[in-house]
Amino acid sequence: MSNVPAHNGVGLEQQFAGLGLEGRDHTGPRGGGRGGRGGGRYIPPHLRNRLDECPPDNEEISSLNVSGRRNGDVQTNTFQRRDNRGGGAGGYRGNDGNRFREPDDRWRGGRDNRSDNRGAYDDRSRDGGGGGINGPPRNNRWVEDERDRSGVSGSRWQERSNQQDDWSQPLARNEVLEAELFSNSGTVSNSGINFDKYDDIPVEATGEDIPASISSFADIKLTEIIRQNISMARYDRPTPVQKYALPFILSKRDLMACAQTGSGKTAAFLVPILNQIYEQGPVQVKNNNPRGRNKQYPLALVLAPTRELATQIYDESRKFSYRAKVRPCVVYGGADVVAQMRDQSRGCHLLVATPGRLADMIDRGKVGLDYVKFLVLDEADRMLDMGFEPQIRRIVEEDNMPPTGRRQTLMFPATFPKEIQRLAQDFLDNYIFLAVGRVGSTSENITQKIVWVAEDDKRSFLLDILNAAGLDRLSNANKDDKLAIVALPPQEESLTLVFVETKKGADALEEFLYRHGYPVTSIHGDRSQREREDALRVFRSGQCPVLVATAVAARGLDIPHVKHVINFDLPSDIEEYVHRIGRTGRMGNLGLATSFFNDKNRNMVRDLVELLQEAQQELPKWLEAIASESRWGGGTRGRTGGKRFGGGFGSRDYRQADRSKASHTTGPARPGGGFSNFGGAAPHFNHYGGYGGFSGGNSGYNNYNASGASGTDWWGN
DNA sequence: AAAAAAT
Repeated sequence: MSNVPAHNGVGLEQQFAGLGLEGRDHTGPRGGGRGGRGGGRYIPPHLRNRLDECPPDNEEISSLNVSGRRNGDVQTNTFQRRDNRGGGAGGYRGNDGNRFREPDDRWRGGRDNRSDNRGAYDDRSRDGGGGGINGPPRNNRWVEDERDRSGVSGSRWQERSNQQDDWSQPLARNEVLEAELFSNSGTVSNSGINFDKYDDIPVEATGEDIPASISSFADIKLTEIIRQNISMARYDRPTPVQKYALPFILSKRDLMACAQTGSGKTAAFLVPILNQIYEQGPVQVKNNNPRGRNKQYPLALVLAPTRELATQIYDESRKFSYRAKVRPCVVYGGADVVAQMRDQSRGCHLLVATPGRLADMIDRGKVGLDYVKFLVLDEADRMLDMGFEPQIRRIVEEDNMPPTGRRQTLMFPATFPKEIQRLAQDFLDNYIFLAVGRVGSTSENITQKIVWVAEDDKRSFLLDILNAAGLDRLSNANKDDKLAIVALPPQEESLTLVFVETKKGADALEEFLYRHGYPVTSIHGDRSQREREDALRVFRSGQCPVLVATAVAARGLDIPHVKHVINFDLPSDIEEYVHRIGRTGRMGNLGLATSFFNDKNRNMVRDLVELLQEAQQELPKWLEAIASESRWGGGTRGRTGGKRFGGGFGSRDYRQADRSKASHTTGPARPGGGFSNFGGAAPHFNHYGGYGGFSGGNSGYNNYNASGASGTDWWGN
């Protein structure tokens, strides 16, 4: 217990002190400094305390660009971008347009169009209508950016007006951009959301001095920008994870939150982080790298395991930074690094990245982490699974990022294995542990069906299912006419996601379905980034309501309206299964998951049966029989040595928690399940030890990868 | 033996 209460007595005031305002006393533990909550006109802290902020002579304020003065090269680039977008016909804008019109591309993911067009994609998504369609890209933010830069270039800090320093006031509206960012919000987020189910989701917070949770967004003081963007995104009510994480993060605590992506997690960290940045205003950046042109120093860094997830988080961040001077950026591999750097040079306050590309950017001297005050590791457990730990540690520990305690660090894993606990030990300071039950996945939101299908029958069985779904497809007469397929109406209400185990299998199955006239596309890791994005887009939009996917799409992706997940091939471990079926039943909607089971899948039968029972799903007799048969042969339960969940908890704990409806309080471990398995984890006391009950013996759910006694794994071993 | 991720 390293913290006395006084330690926790610092509220927002300390945040601001931490944000480059060293050497100034705050006015007492919980004094007048609570972010202007006291009443009267809201004054952002950085303006209330202007006198304290005067930068030393050798520093200049650079909200957007450290080098401040933009050199000729960059300006040339800038103008090229504008021309391209305005002109429409030439440059990547033209390609972009073509891509949408080209029928083959449109529904098959544009596989033939190889040129890397991430730049084009960026232009479109970022500035939206600002440019391409209606002439010059007069994005208001852009205009503001220029003004900021001119303020910077003189290095005369005092001349900057309050107006310019104040990031808490919204910029003028931009209706085109607004439409782009928020047009989908209403229909998508509100249709069929089961908020009653939401309220049932158990949540538990553990740690010292836990701030009160909220029940409405109105319960916390948020800047006007955030409030308006929340309402435009139609986030009427906070989700469970938001109810807790928002006040925690706003009160400057480190956080370990075990929650799924569909739980509203992304907004749960973006809202409070961006809000703090808006309140804080520009940060003074020491120009310690005069030769590094356009080096950017983001204030917030979000790391995500996959490119698609990074893109998704970035898209969300654009909503919450609409009308703000704060500019989000995203970088990831597989896309044009030059285009990404160019985009960054326009300013980068919140950076979303996959680890590899970020490390690359750091090496190139284009990104500095010296001023990162908010660090988020999204899907942290998966990043470790994927072997990112060295890169994460390199980024966090070996590159000038403010150390633990001087930045705010938030980790969002889905599970809490030992590796994550170790990382928490190193990265987090006096953190709050937040456990949120699954929103969908194993809950009753998803109907899980297991059917016995022999390997040879899988395809025809799949066709039966798709036929029953009533999808529009091409007649035999024109099934080879790709143009005709484009004419199919979007069927966004009945998206079907088909998982296979191998990339080859994905290709083959897509081809098979295509030959049968289905509007299908596919995604896997051997596709170019462009193809992956296109596939996801046409799937989301309903243009291709059937998507064949490998594990690349299993986790984190939030695609509304996935009605049906089909495990054409069951995965070999239950965790993967849980993630896959979690693509449906998002945000409280109902979903269906059908899995083809045969001899190849015996290895996971017991975990599967157990999961079905705990989720109160129908359990086929034959499956039960196989399970008990396999138990007879001697199983893997109780063996030690599980790597991924050693000592910690696996998904089982969530499943238990789902049903136990643990109280929303902190407390000592309670025997008998529920969140005592989290709570008992007592992250502050016991990082390395097991939690008792789940670390060994017959209760050891540690060994997900072990194969069953009589079965083989998917590969036939 | 699969998949993911920087080139």
